[in-house]
Amino acid sequence: MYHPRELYPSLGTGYRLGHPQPGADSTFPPALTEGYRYPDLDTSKLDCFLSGIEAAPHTLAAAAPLPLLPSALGPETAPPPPEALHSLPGVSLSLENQELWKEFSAVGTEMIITKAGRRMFPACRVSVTGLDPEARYLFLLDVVPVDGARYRWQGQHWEPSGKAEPRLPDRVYIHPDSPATGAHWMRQPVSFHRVKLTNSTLDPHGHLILHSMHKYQPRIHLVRATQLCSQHWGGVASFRFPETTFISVTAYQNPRITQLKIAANPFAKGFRENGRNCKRWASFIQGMLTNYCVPGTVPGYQEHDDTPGGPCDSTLGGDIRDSDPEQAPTPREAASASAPPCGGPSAEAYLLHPAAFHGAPSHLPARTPSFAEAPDPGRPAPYSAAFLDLQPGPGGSAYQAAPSVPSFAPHFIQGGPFPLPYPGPGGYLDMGSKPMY
DNA sequence: TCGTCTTACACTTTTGAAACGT
DNA sequence: AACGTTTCAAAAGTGTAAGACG
Repeated sequence: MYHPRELYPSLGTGYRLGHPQPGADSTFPPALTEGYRYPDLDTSKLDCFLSGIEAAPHTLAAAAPLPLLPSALGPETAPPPPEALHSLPGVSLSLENQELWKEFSAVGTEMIITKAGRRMFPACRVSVTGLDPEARYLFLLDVVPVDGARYRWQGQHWEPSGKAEPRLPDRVYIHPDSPATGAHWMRQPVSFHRVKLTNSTLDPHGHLILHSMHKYQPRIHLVRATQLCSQHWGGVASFRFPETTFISVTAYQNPRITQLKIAANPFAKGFRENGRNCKRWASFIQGMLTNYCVPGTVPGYQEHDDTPGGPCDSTLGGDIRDSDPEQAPTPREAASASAPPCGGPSAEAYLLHPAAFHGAPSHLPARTPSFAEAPDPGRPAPYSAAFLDLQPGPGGSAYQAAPSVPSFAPHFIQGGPFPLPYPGPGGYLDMGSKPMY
C-alpha cells in the first residue's frame, strides 16, 4: 500500500486534495475540515504512475453552473440534478464473500476502529464482469453513514441513541492495482482487505475516518479512467451491498460478533481452542454446533474466506479465475457498448467526490429500531434514491448497475485543480468535509 | 456509576530477505 | 549465472483485559 505522501512530497503542508465543498459544515473544526494533507508532491512519481494510461477519446464539456449542495445537517430538499450519471452499462459486481457477510449481518456487524487504524473483517471482496478488457479502470472504496443516528448497544441489540456526530472528512481508498485493465479486474476477485478504519480525526495515515457507535455502509466505485489526469472520464458505476452495513465500535459490544470474528479471522486464531480464551471458545463451539455448524464447514465461513493475501489485491499476479471460461470477461462488443458518450465529468472529479456523482439522497432513512434485524434487500437502502440501484444478478449475489441511473451532480468538478493529484495505488484520497446528508 | 476509549499484551499470520537447491 | 523453493525473523493483525476518561 502506498502512502499518498510518498507520491506528493512537494505540495507542502497546506495542500489538500479535496477542496471544501459548497455547503460544507462551516462549524467543523478547521483541523477536521482540512483533513488529510499531502505535504510532499512529487509529480515525477505521478507521471511514472500514470504513464500507462491510454489517451482519452473524449473531452470534458464545459462545466455547467454548479448547484449548491444541501447544507450540513439540513433538511433534504434539493432534488437530484437532472444530468444523467454516466454509468457503465453491463458492468456487474458480486460480493464474493457474501455468505460470510450475511453471517455477520444476521448478528449485527461491528467493526473495530482504533487510533492506529484497524482493518475491516470481513473485507469487501467482489468479482466484476462486463468491463472492457482493454480499458483501464479504478476501483475505489469509501464508507458513508447510513443515517443520522448514533447507536448504543442495549445488551441484546443496537438502538439509536441520539443524533449522529458531525460528518468527518470523507476519504476514499483506492485499490492498489488501480488503474488496471478490465481484463485484470475480471481475472480474479478484487479485495479491499487492506482498508483501515480509524476514529482519529487527525489521522495522518489516510485511513478512513469514522465515528464510533455509528452505522456505516461501504461503497465500491468503478471509474473508467480513460485519462486520469485530464478532463476526461469514461463512465462510473457504484455499488453497495446491504449485507456489508456495520456499526463502528472501539470495543466489541455483541459477544456473538466477537465469536464470529474469532471463528473466521485467522489472525484471531490465538483465541480459539488453545488460546487464552479457550473457555469462551468452547462455549461458542457448542453454540455453533447447536445453531449453525462447525466453523470452517459453513460456506463463506472458512477462515480463508478473507485471509489477507488471498485473491485480493495485487491482482497483478493472481490468476484465480483465469481457467473458468464461464466467468470469462464478456466479449468486447459488450464492453464497447458501455463506452460513454463524449463529454461529462472526469475520473478525477469522481475521485474528488464520488458522492456528488450520485446526487444527494432524497430523504433521510427512518431510524432502524434494532440493528439485529437482517437487512431487507427488497427495501430501498437509505442512499439508494440517489445511488445506482443494485439488482440481484443471475448468479444470485451479483448486483448490476441498473439502467435507471440516477443523477449526476457535476458540482465537484469545479472543486479540484486539473490535473488532480492522484494518491496512487493503495492510497487514500481525502475528500474534505462535506455536508452530512 | 456508567459508557466509552486507550493501551499493553500474548498469540497468530504475513511478508520479505537470505540460504539453498536445481 | 539464473531461477525456483525453503527457511526464518521481523512486521503486522487479532481480541482481551485493565485502567483511564468524561
